[in-house]
Amino acid sequence: MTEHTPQPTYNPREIEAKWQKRWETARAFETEADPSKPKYYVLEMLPYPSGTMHMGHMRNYTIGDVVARVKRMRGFNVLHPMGWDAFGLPAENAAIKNKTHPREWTNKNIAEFQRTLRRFGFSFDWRREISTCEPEYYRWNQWFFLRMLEKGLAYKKKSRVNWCPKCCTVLANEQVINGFCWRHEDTQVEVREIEQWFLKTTAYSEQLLDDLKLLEGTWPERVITMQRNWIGKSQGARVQFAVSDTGGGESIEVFTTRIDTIFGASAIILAPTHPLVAKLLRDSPVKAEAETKLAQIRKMSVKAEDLATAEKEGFFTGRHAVNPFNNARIPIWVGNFVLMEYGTGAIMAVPAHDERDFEFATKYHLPKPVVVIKEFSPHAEKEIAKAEHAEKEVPPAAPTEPFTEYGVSVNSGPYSGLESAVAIDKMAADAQAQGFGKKETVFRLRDWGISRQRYWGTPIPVIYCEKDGMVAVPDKDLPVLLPPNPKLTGEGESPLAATPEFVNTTCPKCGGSAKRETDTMDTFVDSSWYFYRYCDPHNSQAPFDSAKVKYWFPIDQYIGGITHAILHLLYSRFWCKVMCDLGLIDHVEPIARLFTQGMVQKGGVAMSKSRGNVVGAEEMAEKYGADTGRLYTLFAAPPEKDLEWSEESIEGSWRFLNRVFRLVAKHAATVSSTGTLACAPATNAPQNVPFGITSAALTNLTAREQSLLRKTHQTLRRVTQDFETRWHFNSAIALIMELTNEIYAQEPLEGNIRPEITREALEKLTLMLAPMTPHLAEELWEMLGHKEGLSAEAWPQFSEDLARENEVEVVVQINGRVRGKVKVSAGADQDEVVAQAKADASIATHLAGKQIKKIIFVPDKLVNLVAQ
RNA sequence: GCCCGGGUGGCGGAAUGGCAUACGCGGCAGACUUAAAAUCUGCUGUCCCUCACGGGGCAUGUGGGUUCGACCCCCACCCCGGGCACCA
Repeated sequence: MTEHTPQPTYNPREIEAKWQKRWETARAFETEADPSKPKYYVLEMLPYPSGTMHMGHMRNYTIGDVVARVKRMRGFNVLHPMGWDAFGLPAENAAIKNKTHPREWTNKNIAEFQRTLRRFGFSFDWRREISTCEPEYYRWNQWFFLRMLEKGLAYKKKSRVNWCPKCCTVLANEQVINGFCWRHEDTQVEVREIEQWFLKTTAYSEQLLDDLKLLEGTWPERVITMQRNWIGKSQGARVQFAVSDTGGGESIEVFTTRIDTIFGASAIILAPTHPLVAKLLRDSPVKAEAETKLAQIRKMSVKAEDLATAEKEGFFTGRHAVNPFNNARIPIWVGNFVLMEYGTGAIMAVPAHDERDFEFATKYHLPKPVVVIKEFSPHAEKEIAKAEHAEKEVPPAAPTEPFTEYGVSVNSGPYSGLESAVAIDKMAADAQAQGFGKKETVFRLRDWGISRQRYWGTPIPVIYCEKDGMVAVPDKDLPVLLPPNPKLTGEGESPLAATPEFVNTTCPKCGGSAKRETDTMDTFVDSSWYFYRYCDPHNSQAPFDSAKVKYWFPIDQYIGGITHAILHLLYSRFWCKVMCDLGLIDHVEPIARLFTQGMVQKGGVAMSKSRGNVVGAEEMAEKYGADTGRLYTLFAAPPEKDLEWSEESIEGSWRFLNRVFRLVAKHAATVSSTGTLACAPATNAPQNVPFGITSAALTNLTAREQSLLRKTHQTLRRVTQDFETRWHFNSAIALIMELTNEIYAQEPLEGNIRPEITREALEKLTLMLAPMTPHLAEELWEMLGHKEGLSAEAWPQFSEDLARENEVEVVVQINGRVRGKVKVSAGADQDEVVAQAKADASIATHLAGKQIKKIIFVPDKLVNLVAQ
């Protein structure tokens, strides 16, 4: 180099601040619904603002931001908003600990989170920011609640709930992990009976299940599977067994998916909490011992309920029931493995055809009659066919293991000889006809308990009046505000109940004194519809304007962790269906495409504050700059896989960006001052001449020029594919690195590569980096002489002509082993390639004394000579 | 137990039927420098033959199979990670 002026050096801190400011001034990412433009709604799951942000958080937003920026460059009107899941327990706990207000703690965290996100240059439309703890937001939670109350979708019932003694609140079933609290891994959950508010998710069981079909192909398969299992549809039948020896005319209803095995039932087993148990025991001959055993089981069941390994325990009630199909008298038992919450809380035990029943029967020496076999043995077939029934097929010996598959019924009266599926249909129909049963579908899914006995959540808008009973708060009185100064102790009754100025109110109907509901809502309510609010965040008349939602929805791309695969996404889908029925929207699924990114780990475990293995986002930005952090999280692993953070590897990303910066800085002057740069629009360009370059600039290319131009467009072609269809950001970056290496390999460029071509290479390089390292790309773009910022720039198109190789290397295999390579012109036919291959000395050696029996030819790639 | 994902150099990973190990990290050697840092260049799976130039064999968890050709497709198994787990 001849010049003596010092080259500028890459200073991310300066560059990043500069461009963030410009984007803000230019309102570069603000967006409005505009039906004349194609829209794209990309969203990352909203964060719970607690602690400080680490690179695990940033990975999520980086992926989303790349998508948002690529789509913008592709001409879409992009909605990319951000907000805060701001209600929740930690704020309240922190408030108790620090004697502050939850709002204070929350707002402080939000401010910090926001600063970090801004520092990473994510292209959010900040005007649309929402915070779920603000009355402007949570009043609409209340509004939705009232609509559901009107439709009977919100109701109150006394129910057994999980109670965490540390949280002092009710936990949802799904917040209980193997009997322990999801937040306090060492705290065992207790069972209590409390009046609770529920949302009727079960009203949509069928729809929630069916519509999963609409998501196939665009949602990860495992998320769909998890939801399907969670909803847990079972088709079966209810059957009533009359109790034969109490004289009270009671009957027990069981649920079974295998009514075809009913002739093999050797007992009825009730859940320990089944309401009939007490009645059965009242005058039972075995009353004393049974009650002792029941007490034992009840005591144990709370603890053992969630332990799958618990041994089956049970006892005989001393009573019997009659099988309606064959009038057999079978004993009624109580078993700890029968769940009151599922089905009817009672089962018929068919030991020969159910693993659990088998285990139970073995322990308590109940008979195991076989009533289904795999198939008739071939030699017996004739006999069976003419036999009236298949009774004699089965040996009387007790089975050694249960046969749980479908097969053929035997020893089943008129149903013997039928295939299981047929028998199930027929027997259910007969049961219905005779009035002791019917077909029934049962779901595992339960209603969503939303009551929380906590302060920092949405107050449930209901008032209790002595005269009028429960009264809904009228819409005009919304929002029901949280009292500003609660007494937060973390103990005893809920904070709202302890705040008289909140509790005591007047009845909206009669004006008399009344009391408010003191439960607040589960925070999953907030996150079930927040993405609708982004479309119209400041609407004070309605949760949103339906026209705006109609434009933006569904969400084109939702990005988040797999941890929300069930609850958040299921509740969101439920909310959508309710809103659809309310006539607020006209789509049935809110999220068209879902992507679940991998975790960021350090030392093999997920980054988390409690583990102390976090890499702080601020420190990252401070040390290397946001662009390096963004690039590294994209480069180190494919987005769906877990990423192991390495302090050493990140240096590579940092070095690469420096390398690009130096390259552009070195040639910026030459390139940007070249007035001859042709930027003819593609439409005016003559054929075979790529856009952006005039034919004059393309004549008489030297081999080096041609090769650089070719590499540039080959890279562009593959990077475009990686961005658009595969989301392989890591390999896209590898390709961009290769291009950079190639440009360096052509140094010195001056005098060897004409400026138009240098410019072409450097500009395309910059544009390809733009979605990933936007600050650096803007800076480079400016250095290259552009006055307009990159945010207005379109994604570049590649030219097939320029990307095409005119000479290719074809691999020559002999019997499938690589033995050499030949250079031929692109598109050379088989004869030509084979001729060249034979001419190669080393290949000739391998072919010596052999006869070519077959030739496999893949144009421009490979020829395989099969020789003997 | 059941379901899903994964197993490729010293490390992160690339290649979805056609040159395995791209790209990056680390390592080694060299250039520049008084020196260091930074930067640049080259080498870097493994074994064997060769002074060398070269050449050959073997390698994508294991064992089989399909194919002219397999990291890729099929079958069986092992290991790791995650989810579900008495749902009748």
